Amino acid sequence: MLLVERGQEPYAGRWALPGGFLLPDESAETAARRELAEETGLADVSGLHLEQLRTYSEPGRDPRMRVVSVAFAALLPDPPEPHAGSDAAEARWTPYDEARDLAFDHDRILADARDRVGGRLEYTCLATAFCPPEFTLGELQQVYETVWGAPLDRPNFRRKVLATPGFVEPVPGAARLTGGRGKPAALYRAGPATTLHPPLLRTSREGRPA
Amino acid sequence: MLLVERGQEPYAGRWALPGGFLLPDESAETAARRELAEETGLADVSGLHLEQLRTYSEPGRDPRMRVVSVAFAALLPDPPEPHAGSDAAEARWTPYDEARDLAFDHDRILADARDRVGGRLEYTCLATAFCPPEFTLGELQQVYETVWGAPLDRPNFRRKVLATPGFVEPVPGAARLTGGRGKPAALYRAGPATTLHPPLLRTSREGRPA
DNA sequence: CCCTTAATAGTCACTAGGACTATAAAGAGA
DNA sequence: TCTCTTTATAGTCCTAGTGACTATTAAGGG
Repeated sequence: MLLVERGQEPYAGRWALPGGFLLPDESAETAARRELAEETGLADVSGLHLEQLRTYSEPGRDPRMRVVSVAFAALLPDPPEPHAGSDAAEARWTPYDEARDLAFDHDRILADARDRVGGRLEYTCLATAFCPPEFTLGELQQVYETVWGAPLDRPNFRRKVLATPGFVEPVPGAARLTGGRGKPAALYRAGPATTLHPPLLRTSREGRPA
Repeated sequence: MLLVERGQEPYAGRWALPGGFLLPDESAETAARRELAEETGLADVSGLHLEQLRTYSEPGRDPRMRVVSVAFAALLPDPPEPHAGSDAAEARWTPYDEARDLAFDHDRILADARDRVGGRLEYTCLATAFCPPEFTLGELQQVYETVWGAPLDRPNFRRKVLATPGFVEPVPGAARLTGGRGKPAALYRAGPATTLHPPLLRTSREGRPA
């Protein structure tokens, strides 16, 4: 999770999700992409998947004034070192489990985000957006295991992924990733499919329903 | 679909989704519920399921000024006759397929709504929100068939629904709905479950992906 | 008194997938 | 150099879920 340390009141010194205000002539999507580029320093964020989560509009969620926030999730593999924005003291990547006690209602937003992304991993090919352009099935599986917080059986995962047409396709030339510890893994890239049929379901879905 | 005929420019005379503006101290959910009560004349909308869909913020989507809309879907069985609001010439219920050429970007919003609700029928017990407090499995099946636009096999649907713990529970006293044409159907009510495991999947999902 | 309609019960076979074992191919360490 | 460990890959077995059926029951209509 990309978090920024707030430099000003309210919640000065507390960590928060990065964000900003809409400019007069941009959509929320455009603004989110702009803020993402600013915080990460990434030159090209145009190809990144940006997913609108939901809108938070409860009065009083910002003690200063009425603020309506449209939350987005962006998924980037191998993220670069972040750059703190203007009103932030610092910015850094934090594991999900350590991102606690955030400013405003950002704990709630973060939990919703994980929920949503975890759910979309089941029914869409979203997981490849977390991977570099060429990846091994082990890396893809780690995406699922990280977001879902549960281990998966490797042979079954492999069978399922390869049996889904268009999910992944092998890199031509029988390319393999060497340098690891075990047998070199074959390299794949994202296929043309966007949805998974049938879905790749978590066996036991604990946690927040509906 | 509850549509209102616009009485003023822009799009005067065109049908549109009902909506309104946030009051200074209410959340989008509260505002949506208030607008729903105004348009439908329903006294108690507190128990209705209201689902936030997404937020539309493209500049220029309203020619008058910058408007950001948070779209919600409410599901009501046996809806009452609507009452046109202040700025609407008329209000009426319209089948989904006849709700075309709406004002603003409301065609898009409506399509997104159907998509979202159709998807949630697969994984949640949302369908019971479309039914009266006591309903037959045939009525529940019609919800799925209407939203998905495809017929379902009745015995299989029945088996699936009854095999899902907490989805529906029989009304005590072996109550049945008589007065129909065939064999009287047993009455059920919504159970405590909110999610379906495993999901009730559409066999062929055509249409808009991801 | 049939005939139609709709609900309900049950069968059969196929498939996806969970659990598991076995093999292959690399690096690490003795 | 020869294990040993690690990881990828291949394959097996079995069961729950479900699509496609057929059969039966119980109402109303002509």
